[in-house]
Amino acid sequence: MPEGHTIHRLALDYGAHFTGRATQVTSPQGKFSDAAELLNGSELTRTEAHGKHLFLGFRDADWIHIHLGLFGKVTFGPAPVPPPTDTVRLRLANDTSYVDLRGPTTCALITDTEKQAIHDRLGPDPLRPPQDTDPGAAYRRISRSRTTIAALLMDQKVIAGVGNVYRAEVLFRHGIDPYRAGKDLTPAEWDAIWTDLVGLMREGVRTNRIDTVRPEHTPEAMGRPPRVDDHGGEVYVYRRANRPCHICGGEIRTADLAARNLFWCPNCQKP
DNA sequence: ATCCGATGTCAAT
DNA sequence: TTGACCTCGGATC
Repeated sequence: MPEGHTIHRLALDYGAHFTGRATQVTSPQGKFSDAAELLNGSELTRTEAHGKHLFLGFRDADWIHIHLGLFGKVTFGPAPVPPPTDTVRLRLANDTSYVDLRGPTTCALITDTEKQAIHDRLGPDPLRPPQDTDPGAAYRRISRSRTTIAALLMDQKVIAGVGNVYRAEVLFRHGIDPYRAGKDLTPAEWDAIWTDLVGLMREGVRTNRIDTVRPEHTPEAMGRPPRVDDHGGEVYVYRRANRPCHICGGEIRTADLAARNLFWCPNCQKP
């Protein structure tokens, strides 16, 4: 689930269900019990996301810092709360709703200062307000780097919130070879990529899934068999290895890059 | 019943 | 570059 759009959506959903009221905070699994006891009964005052990091603000200056990692999951539900299972790291509950967090890489109580340190080490996030966000800072790093653009897009210090799906899809949409060095990306190309990510990821927050296929390229529009993608979104290349490209019909390729699966169409994304 | 992979990241090598 | 961590659903036996 978790690329930046998921986390921004969670910030909105946690906020909508729990801000402004006393919240019951527990850690059925036990790994967050001490902090949960400190916060239990206090008010969730605000929620925020930066890249893949989620911040739940309690009272004036207490924050729960959550990072889902690869496996973390969040489940919302209506009251009454069901008995928790033993993997629930954090449960919030009030009279009307509950929400469970399982399997996160991080769930920790932090201060304002610690939170600021996290913002400081993250790059610009296409989903944060423009006044907080400088895509030029990302381009400065990219244009000085011999690292591949595929790796740079996954580097959260360069740009925050892009994961394996948006990386593959945005490079496809711009016809860019994932192995191209960052320094060979033109300002116009970066501009187009950034603008596209803003649009795609906002749509992702709205729909809570990743869709990247333009209407004119859907299988129906192209007269091809309907898609069989199994990850809840309509995409060009992600997890479509050895299947036909929606545009040219050639085979989508896959390769290992920095321990992740990369997907691209060698014909549409030429060096 | 068991295995494997996954939209992530870090530390150790 | 590899291993560790966190969880669970789908594929495979």
